[in-house]
Amino acid sequence: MQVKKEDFPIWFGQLTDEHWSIVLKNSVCLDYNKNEIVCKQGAFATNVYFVVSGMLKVYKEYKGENLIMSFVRKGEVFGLSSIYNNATNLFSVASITPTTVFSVNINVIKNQIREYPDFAEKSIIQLNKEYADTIERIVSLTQKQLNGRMADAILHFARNIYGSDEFNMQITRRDMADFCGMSTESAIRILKELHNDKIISLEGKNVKIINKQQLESLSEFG
Amino acid sequence: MQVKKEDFPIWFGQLTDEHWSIVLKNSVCLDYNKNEIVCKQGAFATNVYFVVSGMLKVYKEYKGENLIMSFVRKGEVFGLSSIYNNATNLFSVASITPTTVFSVNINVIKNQIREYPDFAEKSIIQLNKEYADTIERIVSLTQKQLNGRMADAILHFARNIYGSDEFNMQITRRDMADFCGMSTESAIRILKELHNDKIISLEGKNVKIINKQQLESLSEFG
DNA sequence: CGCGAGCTTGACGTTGTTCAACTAGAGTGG
DNA sequence: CCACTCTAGTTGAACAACGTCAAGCTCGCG
Repeated sequence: MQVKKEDFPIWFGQLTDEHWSIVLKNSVCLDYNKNEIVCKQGAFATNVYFVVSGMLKVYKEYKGENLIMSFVRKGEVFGLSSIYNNATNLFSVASITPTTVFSVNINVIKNQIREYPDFAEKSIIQLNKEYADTIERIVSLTQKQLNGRMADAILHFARNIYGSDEFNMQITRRDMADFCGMSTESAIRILKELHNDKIISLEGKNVKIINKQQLESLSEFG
Repeated sequence: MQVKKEDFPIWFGQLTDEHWSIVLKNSVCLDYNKNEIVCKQGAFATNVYFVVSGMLKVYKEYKGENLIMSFVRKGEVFGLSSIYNNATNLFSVASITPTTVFSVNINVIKNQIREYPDFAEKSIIQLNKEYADTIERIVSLTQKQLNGRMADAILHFARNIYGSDEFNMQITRRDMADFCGMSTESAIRILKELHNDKIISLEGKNVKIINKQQLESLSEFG
């Protein structure tokens, strides 16, 4: 599979053909099956990943428990947050669906930052966005109870991931629980409760938001 | 009070006198008493703050509860994470002790990023450091129980803030609780327990780590 | 047809919050 | 100089939220 610089216009759109060919020389395009590990928390950070298709989960491992920090999809980047400092991966990353990843050597990225002020600025914008999301998640995870956290998760899926109030959430209950920072059983119970209260409708992994207002108020006051 | 560029060599050391005078023209030096608000979560981000002396707390407000994200001290920066995007403050910041702050207009910082690749790189390094700390805190706050969280907090104070196993923690029990994401009562109880178990000694705000190994194991397995 | 992974449910125990009461010290005004 | 008030710190008891455990179910796949 051949990646073009127009696939990631924000990052590579401005590059001269010469610079782009340097990027290509220092990158690979990889196909992952479902449930394969892309990179492992604690290992030396060697690459920045651009998702060409599919979906990844970014998660923190701690004592056999996983806390999913975010999902990364087509057109999105992952790995900028580990390129400096001691350069070990803060997270593990694994595929949720079959996924194609454009994997660029970290030193190429560092050079881009030094050579293109625009690239540096975009990197900072990206990092700030990730940071802001992370902070919202801290608030959700530490200040809200189960209802509120699950409401946050569902709204996040609808707004930021699928862009629709009706979606197939693809991930398992277990992953959903790991994303909400709760036990699998709790996730199942809350989801069922939301279904029974006719706030969402739930069939297997198919979710439809029925009463958005109430869901938002759960997110707000839960 | 006159700030010199050598006070923050990492950030301004390389600037020409001309550029430095531009920075000075777009900045002010402010003295805060104890318990004064430096900036408020949600307001438009207008400045980046360099701490000249004293100590600030950076915290997230949510429904009357505060979650303290970090403490900022002499020589440290705060505010880079809010300079782009919609540019509203992710956090509130308040002084814990009397504090002097060198407050630089955000647009000056943005120009620096575009004009000095070094400054851009330093900014990314700083952001990544903050990000890594934040991730460690997420793990602590969501995966550990009270003992472990308090142990993390005490170790953080000893290692990163005071650089000594014996210190006066300056902050109130309430702030300590807000830093550990627990109720004030719980913080008090855990601290007392640690004291009774001779893991730390505690007199008022004076803390001395007695059994560091046990404290670390609490942090690890709590 | 049998197996295993994911899903579901109920019962139970633990953890940590909430509430209420009390103490000590610091600052204030008469 | 004393009463008053306000904040910080402390303690115990009751309660709620959530995780854990154990059991059983379902569905897809070999």
